[in-house]
Formats: sequence, C-alpha cells, structure tokens
Amino acid sequence: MKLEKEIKQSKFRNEFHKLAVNIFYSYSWLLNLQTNLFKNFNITSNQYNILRILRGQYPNAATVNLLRERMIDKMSDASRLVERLRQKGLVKRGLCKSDRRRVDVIITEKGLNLLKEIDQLNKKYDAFFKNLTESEAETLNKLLDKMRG
Amino acid sequence: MKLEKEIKQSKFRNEFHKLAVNIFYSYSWLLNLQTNLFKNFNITSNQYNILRILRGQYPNAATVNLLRERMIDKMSDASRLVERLRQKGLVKRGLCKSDRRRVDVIITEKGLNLLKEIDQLNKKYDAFFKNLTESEAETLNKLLDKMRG
DNA sequence: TAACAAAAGATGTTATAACATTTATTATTT
DNA sequence: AAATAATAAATGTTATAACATCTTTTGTTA
Repeated sequence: MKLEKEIKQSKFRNEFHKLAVNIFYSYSWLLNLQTNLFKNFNITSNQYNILRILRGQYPNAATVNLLRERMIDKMSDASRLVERLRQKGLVKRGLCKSDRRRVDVIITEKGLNLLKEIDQLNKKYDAFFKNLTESEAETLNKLLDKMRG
Repeated sequence: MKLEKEIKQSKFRNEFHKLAVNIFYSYSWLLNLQTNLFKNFNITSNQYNILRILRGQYPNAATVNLLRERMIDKMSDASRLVERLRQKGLVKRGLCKSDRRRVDVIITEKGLNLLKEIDQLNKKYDAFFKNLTESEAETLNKLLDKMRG
C-alpha cells in the first residue's frame, strides 16, 4: 500500500525523505511478519541470524568477533547473544587454544535441527514477497546496495 | 556496497531471500546514520517520529491512539513514549473533555523548536542518499510500496 | 624485558521494545 | 436501567539493545 496512506501523512520533503521513512516502515513490516512466523520456535531475529552464520561456518568454529562483524545489526551484544543461545543448547563454546582471549563458538546438533525446521518455512517466507516479481526484487536489491555506497 | 561483501555471505536462496536480508541491513545502516546525526538532540528515532506526527496535527491535539496508529513501529508503547516526551517538556497532556478515557497530546513550543533545529539537518540527512538519484529513490519507493501490497 | 598499547570478550547499567494485564470510561444489549 | 462488551490509556514484567567500562591476554615499542 502507498506509504502516505499507511501512515496518513502526505507531505515528504522529497523522494529521499520518503525513502527514509519507507525503509523504516518496510523493516517494521517485515520484522513483524518474520517474528510472527518464527513465534513457535522461540527465537529472536538476531538469534536466528547468528545461528545462520554459525551454520555457514560449520563444522568450523566462529569467534564472537567474527559473529559481531557479520551480524546485520552490528551494535548489538554478540557476547550475550551467544550466551543466550548456549543456555538454549543451540550453540556451544570452548576456549581457543591459539589465542586464549578468543572463544570458539559452534552450532550444536540441536541448533542445526532448529534451522532445518525453520528451513521448512522458506516457502511461507518467500510468500511475504508475493507482490513482487523476482526481477523487481532484483531491482530493489541493486538499488539498496547502491544506496549504501 | 554489495550486500554479499558486507556480510560476507554469498549464497541466498533467491532474490526474495536476499531482499529480506537487504531490508534488515539497510534499516540498520540508516538507523545508525540517523542516530548519529540526532545524537546531540538527545532524542530517539521513535520519539522523533511521534513529535513529527504531533507537529502535523498542531495546533490540534492528538490522542495516544492516533499516535499509535500512525507510528512507524506499531508495536511500541505509545503511552510511555508520550510520558517520556512530557518529562522532557516536549509535549503536554490534558484530559479530553468529550471522552474522558482519552488523553489529548500536544507538542509544546520547546518541542516545535527542537524539530526546527533538527530541520536544519535536512541537508545532511538527504546526503545519506547521495549515491542515488531522485528517480532511483522514486523507483525504490514504488517497489517498496508494491512489496507491502 | 619492562612498559605500554591493542584486542577479545565479559560485565554493568539504563532505557526501551514487546508483550500481557488492569483500570476507568463509554457504548451496546437485554 | 442493569449487565455486559468495547475502548482508551496506564501499568507490570521480561528480555534485549545500546551504550560504557573492566579483565585477561596478546602484541608492540622503548
């Protein structure tokens, strides 16, 4: 739906200003859909992203720093995020022998299985974008990449 | 920059999947820029949005519910957001005579002045999008609106 | 090598997001 | 009109985001 209608505001300074609001709004829209879809898995968006990074590394370990670097939201607290995942049994931590400051983080079987379950929802996830063709999605991706420079 | 490079991930299921990550990432990118720009004004993104809605209504009052409806992030707590703004002296609240359940919220002089100050940053804000032409921004807006259906 | 700087992660703190529940008031139904 | 439902906002609670600061270990320099 047109952004102006959704937030009942009609005047934007220019297309850039509208784009800023649109990005915030679209994020919120997608986050709500995703949160709803993941509700039964008892996992937050950030935790899901960490798990996916860890699956990408598997069977190798990742350090907390590597996770922080690759996280979508760089500001959040990787250390405690990992601890929360550990408490849920989705990752395990161990000391890194070569550098005792570091901590090796590996996804567990349970974590891998959880991701596998969530993978089943891929179709539903893609359906969020049913109003777009794949080529329109591609255009969006290109322009968003361009935007960030 | 290309999303794949930024988060060091190369495989997405399809363009829709990449778009989802891209929206999260772009949101985070923009939020960080904005937070940084607004740092000196001691105001959060949500509080800023509320104030702008109130300026749009001015000199009329808005109810808490109206604010909730028009908020970008519908889930957050309009009641306490307003209370925080009141504590900063940026809005004032009064009882609504026609319906005593309601609360009238009006932006104060101080609130209006703050927004006016922030308006000075419009040029800097627009500069976030220096990599896009206005027509590219328009394309993005159209496609994002279409995406949400 | 001692002193200092840098890096990795943990920990502390505060504000807020994301729910649910409660209270007060108004609207609707029987 | 009394009972019930619906609405508006406040309040309670928990988890987490967004910082800063601290501790341990490693790296660098004088």
